[in-house]
Order: sequence, then structure tokens, then C-alpha cells
Amino acid sequence: MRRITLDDVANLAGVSPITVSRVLRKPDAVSPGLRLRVDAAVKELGYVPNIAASRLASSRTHAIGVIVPTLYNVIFAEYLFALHEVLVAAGFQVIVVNSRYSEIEEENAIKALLGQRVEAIIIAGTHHTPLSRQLLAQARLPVVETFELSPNPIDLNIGMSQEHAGQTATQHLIERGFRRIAFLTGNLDHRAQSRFDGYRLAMREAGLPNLEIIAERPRHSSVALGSDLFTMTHERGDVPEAIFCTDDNLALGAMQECRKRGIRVPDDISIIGFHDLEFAACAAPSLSSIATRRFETGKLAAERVLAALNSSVVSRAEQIDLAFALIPRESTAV
Amino acid sequence: MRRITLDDVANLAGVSPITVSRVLRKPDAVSPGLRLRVDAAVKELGYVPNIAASRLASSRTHAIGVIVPTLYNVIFAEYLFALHEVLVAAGFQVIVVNSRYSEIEEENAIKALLGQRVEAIIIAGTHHTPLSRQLLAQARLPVVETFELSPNPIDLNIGMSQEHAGQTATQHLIERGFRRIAFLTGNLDHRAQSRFDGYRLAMREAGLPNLEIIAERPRHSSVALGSDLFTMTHERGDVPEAIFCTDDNLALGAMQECRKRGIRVPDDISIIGFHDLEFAACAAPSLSSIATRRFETGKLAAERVLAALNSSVVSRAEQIDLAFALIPRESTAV
DNA sequence: TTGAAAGCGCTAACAT
DNA sequence: ATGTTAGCGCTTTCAA
Repeated sequence: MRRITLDDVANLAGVSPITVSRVLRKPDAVSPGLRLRVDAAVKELGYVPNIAASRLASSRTHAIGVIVPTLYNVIFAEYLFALHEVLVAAGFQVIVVNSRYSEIEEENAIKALLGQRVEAIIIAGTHHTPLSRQLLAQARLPVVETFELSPNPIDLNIGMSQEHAGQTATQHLIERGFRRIAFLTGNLDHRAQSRFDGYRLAMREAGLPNLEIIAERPRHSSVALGSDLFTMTHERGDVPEAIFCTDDNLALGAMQECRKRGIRVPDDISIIGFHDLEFAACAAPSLSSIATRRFETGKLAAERVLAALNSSVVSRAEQIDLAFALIPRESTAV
Repeated sequence: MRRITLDDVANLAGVSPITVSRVLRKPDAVSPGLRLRVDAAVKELGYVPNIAASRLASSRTHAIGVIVPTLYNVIFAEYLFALHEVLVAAGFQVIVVNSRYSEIEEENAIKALLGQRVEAIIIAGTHHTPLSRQLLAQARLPVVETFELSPNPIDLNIGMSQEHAGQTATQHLIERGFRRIAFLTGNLDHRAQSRFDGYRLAMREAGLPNLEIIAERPRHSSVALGSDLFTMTHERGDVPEAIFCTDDNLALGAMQECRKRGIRVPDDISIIGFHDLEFAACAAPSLSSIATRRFETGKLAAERVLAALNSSVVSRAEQIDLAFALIPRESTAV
């Protein structure tokens, strides 16, 4: 059973194939009479255009590639939501690939997206393999790196200083008078590493020793992991006065574990998270955090890509720093 | 600047285009000498094959369409993770589209996927517009509907009885001796509606009156929403003895709000959630829930799709019921 | 093992 | 406003 093609529709409607093509893409350029006949034929035959053929013929794909490390973390869901909202409305397809925090998988994703001839690539993170950088730079398409600030952006870079944010969270705890302040994370991907750098910087400046609570094998941030890591620390008899968690989920898990063990937050221990996820404000006690701008990042990235695609002016490396914000709440109140 | 094509590579390597194509797709069919020359030329030119052309010429896309209602809920992230794991390993591209819980957007997604000539469609849910059903049925490709059981599956259906699960959760509360049992949800998409049906069935059988806590405008399940809805109820002075929440996030939000208000769980109120998300076991108190099998659903759907694509036997409507399980924990302990 | 010819299904460019 | 012609960049089929 052959698939229905444009020609079949044209034959049935008694017009030329290009007229059918026009009815589908720019109906206003066709007289109402023909348009109706074509529409009827399309419907009768259940015709669905072959996008691969269209892309090949027009050499436009109307597709934009997006690479994220994972879908488990809601921050990427929010970011993707914003990207979709802008790009789909503008008639683009968004092709999402996840790299599972691996630079090799990211490189493969880039190759796959370039093979699909996406018109732009939006990629979370600024650390790539040399070949990835080379492919992106040579591809002559808009590239946006997001979430972090890069020392040498490939093209456009929209992010925030993860290190400065980590430093800010740590200083918040230091200012509250704590000395035994721990840094807690499930993995050390580049963003977590930068927050860690910020933590160490703040601790060094204050003349305080580092305290690290890091999962033995990399695990994604979750409430359960926060609970596990805190338990581990507690059972070592090594509970600090304050903890900076790289993610609100970890912080929530740690708080729950405190509660089970009769350790009061913030009376006995202070906890600050990261990202200011939706639940931070309504947690009991409410959770101090660093608010980050996932939605704005996605929206801005998408808008800049559209602008670049419409302008044909070759863009140069540019950087946009989306500020973060410290949100002090009960979990670190003195 | 023209893009590099197969012909460019062929010219540089001094072979015919088809030989280059073979080196890329089935290297074993080409003599080592030529293969090396071609590989060198590919590398030198930075050649990336045009997938649209390949798809058009071969009439195979190696693409599989997946439709989910949202990426905000982690259950879909888990499901997608499993789908990816199986399908990508088998050499397929997974194209994810989200329908934002709208049947019209789902219909558009189906059209878009068919236009891309995906080789199979895996779709969360069993409620579709008549046109969607027609398109899927006529498309002569494997279709898998997931998460729910359908009275009339289009093709393969892998899911669970949401209604029975809702009934089970409710009966658990009834058995514990509660009479004022509320059903709490942020929206009534089809799955939530089915759980609601199960709740009402159980309540009717026990001769108890319904108590509904439903957001005024549809909102996605979140901790913050659970907190809001509980607050609303509490401020109406209308707090029940037990609550069945359609999602663990809602349940966690409700529990946190209880805590803030000095209402003890489970002493003053019992709460059960749904999905048994990762945090349920480590919440304080630990959260009773209904465990659902998102990962298995995705894995099985993907495996069945691969089998169908390899067998060429036309599959008939078939249904697989993945059981759920009641997980009683502290939040409903008596 | 390698290549030549033909065509996948559509659209750009150029008529009329 | 509509049609004709000529590809887009690959792969299939068939031949050598």
C-alpha cells in the first residue's frame, strides 16, 4: 500500500502538484476555488506531507536542537517549557536530546542534530569536547550555551555564575555565625563543581575548613539522596552546624532526616538549598535557597535564536548574565 | 558556503558516491583500501550526512514518536528514560512531543509525527479525538497506548487500571476506620478522573459521602499546590479525617501544611499519595502510596515496538495490565 | 566489490 | 494565479 503523495492529491483535485504545495504552505497565494478543491482532496485521501522531502527540497528544516543533561531535574523541564513556548509558536520543531551528563554523549547528540540540519543548537552547559566545540563553531548556525557563564563562548552564552552563587549561599551561612559548614551534593557535574568552588572560596576567605558530603558514586539530586547523605553523615557522628546543598531536593531530604532524628531546623542545624524550586517556600520549615532563572534562560535563548535566524547577520560571541538571588527563609533563620 | 555532500567526499576519495554511502552504512561491504580513503575524506571535509535525504531515499526514518502530556511530572521522565534506553540502543531516534494535557494538541502532535514518517507511535493515555484515532489506525504502524487500560485499544495497550488503583487507595483508608475521607487533586485529566471514579466507587460501597478538594482551575500536581489546597480546606474549617491525594507531591505539600498548623500525621489526619515517588519512603512521616510502574511501562512499550518493527506481522489489539501495589507507610498507620 | 542510472516527494525558480 | 522544469542529497536496483 503506497503512501499518498502530493501528486495523488494533485491528480484528484485536477491541479498541478505545486498548487497543492502552495495550498498547504501559503494558502493565500491560491484562488479560493482551487483551494477548496485541494483541501477536499487532501481530506479525502488522508494526505500527510512528507517532511523529509520538504526539508530536502527547501533546505530548511524548521528544527532546532536542544541538548539537556537529564529530564529528571525539574529545572530542565521548566527551561524546555519556555523554549517550546517560544519556538513552537514561531513554527519550529524542537528536538530534545539528553546527554546524561556525558560529554561523549553530548558530542554524539551534536552530530545527530547537525545531521538533521537543525537551524540552531541550544545547549545546557559550557563544557564540551574539543570536537564538539569544533563542530559547533564550524556549523555556521546560531549556538546558545546556557546555565553557566563560559570563559570563551562559542557564540551566544546565557547563564549565571554558578561559582558566585555557591559563594553567596556559603557566605549567607558564614554571616549567620556558623563555622562548621558542609557542602552536600550527589555529583560533581560542572555546575555543581562551580558551586563547590564558590563554597571553598568563601570558606577560605573566612578562614574556615571545608566539610564535604559527596555521594561516593555520582547520583542525581533527589529527596531520597539528601536523606541518605545526611544519614551517612549523622551516623559518622559528624553533623555540621550548617549545610549548603547543591539542590533543593537534597536540602528537603536532609531536613526530613533531621526531623526523624529529632534535630531541629534551624535551631540545631541550618540548611540552604539551590534553585528555589516550587516547594521551597512552602516547606516546613520553609527552605532558604538561591533562586535561579530557568524559565527566563529558556525564553531568552529561544528569542535570541529566532532573532538570529531572521537577521542573517553573523552573530559574535556574546554573554548575558542572568542574575540569581539569595532567598533567606526559616531554614537558616537565627 | 555550500554544505559538504556525499559527492564531495566521493570526489576527494576518488570513488563513486555509492561507495561512500556504503562505507558509512555497511563498512564491511567495502574493501579496506577504499574504506580508509573514504574515511579520510569524510574527516578532512567534516562531512555530516543529510538525514532528510537519507530518509527520503530509503523511506526509513528510524524515528519513533512519543507523546506525553507534560515533562513537569517526574513519572514521565522515568518513562522516557526507559523508552530511550531501549530504543536508542536499537538505533532509533526518539522524538518526544508534549500535548500539555490537550487532546487537540495531541492531535497536532500525531499529525506532526506522521508527517515525519515515524515508524511507530507511543502515546501516554487512551483518550484521543476521533480524528486522532482514525489517523493512528490508518497509519499502519505500531501504536502503543500507555498508563491506562483502554476499553478499545487502537493497537497495543500497556497500562494499569487507574480506577481500581483509586479504589484500592480509598479502601485502605476506609479499612482504617475513617469516614470523612477527601479526594484531593489539582486537575481532572483522564487518569485523575479514573482515580476519582475509583474513590467514589469505594465510598459509595461503604455508604460514605464524597468529599472533594479540587483546584478551581486545573493545575499540575506539585508540593506547593498540595499545600495550597490543604490550606484552603483548613481555612474553611473543613478538615477531613483522611485524604487521598492523586499524586505524592500533593500529599507531601498537604503533610507539610499539617505540620505548620500543628496537625499531626497520622495521629490527627491520615494521608495517602499516588505513584510512590522516590521521596515517599523517606518523607517524615513516610508516605503511604500506590506504587506504579513507569519504568516497566516504558521498557515494555519500547521492546514491543521493536518486536513489531522486526516481525512485519500485523499486530492486533492487545492489552497488558501492569499491576500497581498499595504501599502502606506511617502516614496512614493507625 | 564497485558503479551507473533512476528516483524518493517535495519546493525554488522561472515561466505564462 | 497557476504551471513547468529542475533539482535537493541520498539510496535502491541492477549491471559489470
